Amino acid sequence: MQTKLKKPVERRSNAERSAETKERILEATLACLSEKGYAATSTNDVVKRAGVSRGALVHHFASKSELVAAAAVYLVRKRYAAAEERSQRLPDEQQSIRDKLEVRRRDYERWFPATIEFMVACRTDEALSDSFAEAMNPYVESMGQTMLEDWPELANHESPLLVQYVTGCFIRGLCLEAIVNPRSLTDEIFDEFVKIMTTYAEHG
Amino acid sequence: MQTKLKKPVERRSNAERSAETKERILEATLACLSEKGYAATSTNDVVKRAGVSRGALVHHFASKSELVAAAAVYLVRKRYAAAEERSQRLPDEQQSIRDKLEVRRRDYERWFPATIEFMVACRTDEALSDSFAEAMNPYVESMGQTMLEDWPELANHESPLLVQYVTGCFIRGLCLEAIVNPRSLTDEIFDEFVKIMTTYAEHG
DNA sequence: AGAAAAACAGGCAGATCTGACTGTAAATAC
DNA sequence: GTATTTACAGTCAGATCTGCCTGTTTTTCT
Repeated sequence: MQTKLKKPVERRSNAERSAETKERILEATLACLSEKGYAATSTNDVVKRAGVSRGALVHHFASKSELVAAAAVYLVRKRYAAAEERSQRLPDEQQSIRDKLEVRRRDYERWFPATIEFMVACRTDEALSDSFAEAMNPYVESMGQTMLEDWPELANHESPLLVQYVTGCFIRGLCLEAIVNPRSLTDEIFDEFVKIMTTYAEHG
Repeated sequence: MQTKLKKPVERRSNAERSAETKERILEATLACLSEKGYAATSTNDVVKRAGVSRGALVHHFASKSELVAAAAVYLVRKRYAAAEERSQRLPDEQQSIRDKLEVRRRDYERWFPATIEFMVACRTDEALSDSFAEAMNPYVESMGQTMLEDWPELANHESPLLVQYVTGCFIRGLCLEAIVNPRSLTDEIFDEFVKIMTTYAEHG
């Protein structure tokens, strides 16, 4: 029979099937948000992009806001996993401050398109804001622990965490600058920030 | 006759009428963007809030994108006008670096809600991006001129403009941080940045 | 193997939202 | 003072978009 030839090929457990379609949907959501932005992304766009049916989406995510919240959590976890893997791969003992800042900048730039959509959506959507903050929590907390390993020059600083926050804020703002004015002097601005932080490390 | 008693009260020229409704529409647009965000703002919301009819809106702004672009330009001009007025009111010769940074921070925070919506919309809307950049041009250019008056300590710095850009990026990023995590240490982060910049002014 | 449950497909209805269109009053031109 | 233009009012149709609902297939339970 034909069925006996076909079925064994695509046989998967429910958990596998579910996980895969869920991931496809979430990836498609992130892609749409990156490309078209929150305002222009509909659930139809997502199902088309994911190559699943409307029923599949509604089966896994009851509402659009639930989908977006899940995508936000998915993005945070994905980014966190990538950061952990990277930090295990290359121990950055001998990196200069510039090198470390560049790593951080590239990390931000990579995830920025989708992240900024979530951030701005959070401003006017409390439920999403809660989900996003909750997903970020472990990331933020672990930052305090792993930070001193990455930045030994901050060891005797009174509040190393604040220095990291300043850096994060600057890089986020730099990404925004690049969006608004695509041919602005982002590299030069970054270099200036490196100088500022290097000076602070020496004299602060 | 009744007409002779009524008409003189509300008699205005076409230019006045047009300008007022236009401004009401644009103000309503900014208010909606601030409160509900770009994604959740419809033209119906705007006409309700402005207290005008659908016809009035479509008469002045042919399409929604035209309305949004006009609102972006309107916001930039308004902010620029406010900044100019303020700088004339209080000459800040004797202000510390901290004072100056605080003024800048308050300025950003005041306009941030609507501005961030425009910025993020620009990322995926080239036409809006062009309008926004064009409106910003005079603001950006004049910044280079008035900056040295405001920051005499940068006089012998090799590129004072970059320092201003770094500051702008940081403050933008700080505003974003406040959005995502409402009870984050924004004040402490700001203080740390003040320390960093003060150190740089002394040793850079 | 048969029953139950889960995963998925696809269409439908109600609710917008946008752009356009027709009609009216006020102001300007002549 | 009449004609024309401008400013505005309000409705309508077409096009989504979302949430729900009914089948169908696949897996899991027993």
